[in-house]
Amino acid sequence: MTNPRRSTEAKLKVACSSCNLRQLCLPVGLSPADLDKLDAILNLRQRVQAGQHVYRAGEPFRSLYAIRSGVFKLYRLSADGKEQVLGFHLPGELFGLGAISTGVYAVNAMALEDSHVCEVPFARLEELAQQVPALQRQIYRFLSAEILQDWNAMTVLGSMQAEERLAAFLLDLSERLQRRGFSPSALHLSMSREEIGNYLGMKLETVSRTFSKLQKDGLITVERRLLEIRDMARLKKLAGCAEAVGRESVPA
Amino acid sequence: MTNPRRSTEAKLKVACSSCNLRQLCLPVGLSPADLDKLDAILNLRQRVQAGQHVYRAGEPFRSLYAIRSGVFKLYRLSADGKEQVLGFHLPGELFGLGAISTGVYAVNAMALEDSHVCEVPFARLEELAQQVPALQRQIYRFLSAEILQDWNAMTVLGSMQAEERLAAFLLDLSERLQRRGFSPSALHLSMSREEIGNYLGMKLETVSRTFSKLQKDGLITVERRLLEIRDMARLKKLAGCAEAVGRESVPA
DNA sequence: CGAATTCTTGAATTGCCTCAAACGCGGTGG
DNA sequence: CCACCGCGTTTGAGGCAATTCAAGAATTCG
Repeated sequence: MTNPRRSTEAKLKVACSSCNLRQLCLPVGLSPADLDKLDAILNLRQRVQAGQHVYRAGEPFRSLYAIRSGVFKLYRLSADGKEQVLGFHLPGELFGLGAISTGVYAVNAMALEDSHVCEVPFARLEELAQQVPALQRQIYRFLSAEILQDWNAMTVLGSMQAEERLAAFLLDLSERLQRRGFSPSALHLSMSREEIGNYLGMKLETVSRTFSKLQKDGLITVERRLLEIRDMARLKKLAGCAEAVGRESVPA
Repeated sequence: MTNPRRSTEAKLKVACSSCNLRQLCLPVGLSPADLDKLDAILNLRQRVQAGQHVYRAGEPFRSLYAIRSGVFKLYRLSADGKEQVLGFHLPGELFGLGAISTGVYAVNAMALEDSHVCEVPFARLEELAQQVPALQRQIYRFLSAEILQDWNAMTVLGSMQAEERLAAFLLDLSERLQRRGFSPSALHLSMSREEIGNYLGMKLETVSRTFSKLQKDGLITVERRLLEIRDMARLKKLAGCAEAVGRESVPA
């Protein structure tokens, strides 16, 4: 086995080994040697400006993308041009996974803020994973985690009311931000009311009204894109988490 | 609600190579030699009676399951005991994929009819896939396809009305049945109105009413669990497929 | 046969949507 | 500097699709 250091090549290389997201991202569980191999196949730290697309539905699938910084929206357009938001992605998350089965991107991936991504050419990742079981497992994990995330979204869409949906959305964001080292209670919403509503199956007016109601009830404060969670326990209870408030008895 | 009956576990060896689902299932693209290796790790053709569970949420993840025959429902129970149906699975499909990331089954898997499954111990599948790239790719494909399927479900839940939802549901079933060699227009619904409604985010009464309306409009005929699609084109148009009826102009 | 389950249909209610107006903020140009 | 606009957001009023409540029909099964 070779033990190469990171190649100081042309590109603005910032190796996985020095990335502060390595505990969340693909590198989890890889040895330093394997990490270097992974570094060798990535196109690191590409810049994407707010509003720009990393790929569009219909383009041939080549790469996965790992988010270094920023926020992305995945969405598609229906036959009659209506948008459907399928998810938001935060730093440390990998997107593009849906395209593996067909070889074509099924959705559009747009940056909601100025962002940085690491491009992961899938063919080379596949090869490498064949040699590095820990990486293989990591890929499975990401794919499977995406399924779980989508199941949660389906549950939200399928069985919750407006207020509950928004609470669940905020809590999901909060948790994911916290795992990335951000505050769990002070959120900056990179997406518009319309995008939130679209994702949650409600109209932007309803999102706005519901934010106002949650604020009036003291669960949150919102001002434009700045949102603070003031009562995590009650918010969790609203979203259907049984263990939330604590002193309340839990239904069977 | 659950209806577990006596458990029978008959292990009949029916190799993948002679399975009529091998063109849909894990074996796709494997050489005869690799197929034998796959056969060697599977627990083939286990019987599951209607109402029985293959696994339940919370149990440790060990195996994926490939459906030989029958229909399965994946669902989970919320904190307050409400059911959320996350999908239905047909012969040739693989389920259990959502459990890979956490090592614990996240949902319950119940047979809706007397069924047969092939159990695929995941640890051994993983090992084998490490040696057989075609199998590896096949696993990716299944995982990724599940994501696409869930995105479709999210679109249905997030942006369609009752009639459109039901149309999309029927078309999805129809397509999947057709690829399995069944009639695309004569469907046997293995699931109750309540289960359909739960999956589609509507009440059973609404499902029933909407079936009646589709029948009145000549798109389908329904009689209990027997459903026939009479006007595929109009059904597709209802579900938002642009190219459906043909003579209609498509909105910009 | 009676009991349980599933499905259908009706009538009243409601949560969210639609339509509409106004607000606040950032940017632009006079 | 301020008037002006565009955009995202907030808020109100009325309407409607789907739900809730309720009753009855059809089918299965012991």
